[in-house]
Amino acid sequence: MTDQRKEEPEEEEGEAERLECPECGGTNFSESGGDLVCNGCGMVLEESQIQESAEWRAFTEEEREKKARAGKPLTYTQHDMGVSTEIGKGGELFKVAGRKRGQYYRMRKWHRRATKSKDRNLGFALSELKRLVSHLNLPKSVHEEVARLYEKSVDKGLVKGRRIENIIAALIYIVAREQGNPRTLDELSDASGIEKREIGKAYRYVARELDLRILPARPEDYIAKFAGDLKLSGEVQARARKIIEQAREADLLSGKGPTGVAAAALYLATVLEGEKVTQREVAETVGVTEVTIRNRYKEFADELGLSEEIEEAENN
DNA sequence: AAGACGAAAGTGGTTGA
DNA sequence: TCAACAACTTTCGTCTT
Repeated sequence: MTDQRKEEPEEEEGEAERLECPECGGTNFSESGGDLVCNGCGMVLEESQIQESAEWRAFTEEEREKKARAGKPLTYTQHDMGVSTEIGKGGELFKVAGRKRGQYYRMRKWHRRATKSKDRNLGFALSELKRLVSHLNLPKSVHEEVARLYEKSVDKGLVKGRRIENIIAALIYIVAREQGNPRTLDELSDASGIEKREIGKAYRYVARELDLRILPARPEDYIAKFAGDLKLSGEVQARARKIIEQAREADLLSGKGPTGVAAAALYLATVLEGEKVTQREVAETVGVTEVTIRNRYKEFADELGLSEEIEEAENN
């Protein structure tokens, strides 16, 4: 699971890897979900460092020739993966007489119909998917995976009798979480205009039918995004992560809502690091109430023995 | 006046008989 | 299917800065 990449010697000099944060000039970064986060100021540098160009490299024309495939790279975000099929009608067909000929004709018609209706379905679904993915700022990998799962769902007949949008929203919810870039039901609901409970229903249905394991979201995965929204420093983020980790070790997290945990950890971290945000602001951007933040905050402070440090920090 | 605090009652979802 | 349950919310009065 750890970095297998970066094994290959980078012969090309300079210019690679020398990243500088445009906000604070720092050169220290950490990764979170698909995001690169500056340790200095907490600025989110790249929404997603998923490579969008071809996945191979070629240094000579000859090599390029060899590595290139026929046609475009396969992608699930185009409903037919860029390859379409059609049963031919000209040429050959005329040589097939009688019964066979009728058979071919029916096959062609059936195939055309089947693909037409799937086309329409997928066309609509994928444009909705595209809209939501960009609205929610999700990386391309989520886009691809949802498209793949959606096509699978269509093939399994899961979508029949259900709203396409709901299935798409549910898949995004699942995949985004799985890839460490979770979005809350609230956010999905906002972006899609679908009731939370509807998305939830579709989500459970689809997870069951497709046999997707559904782990609860991890509070850490929310930190980078919410900290970014609140313009909090990298120190605060790091501190918040540490708090969450300690809380987990102390078994304070089981059964607790991950967003509430993230919110409280973030707020507690700002107190300790002397950055000012109100509970109200944190509550608003995270989507929990101040009361929940206070409850978690108190548990963390008490159980992790942070009380004196808090007092200390408050006197500065 | 704004923020933090916490009590009390209400809500929706999960779990186990 | 129902009731019990924990987490979370809503609401609101009080204290602190």
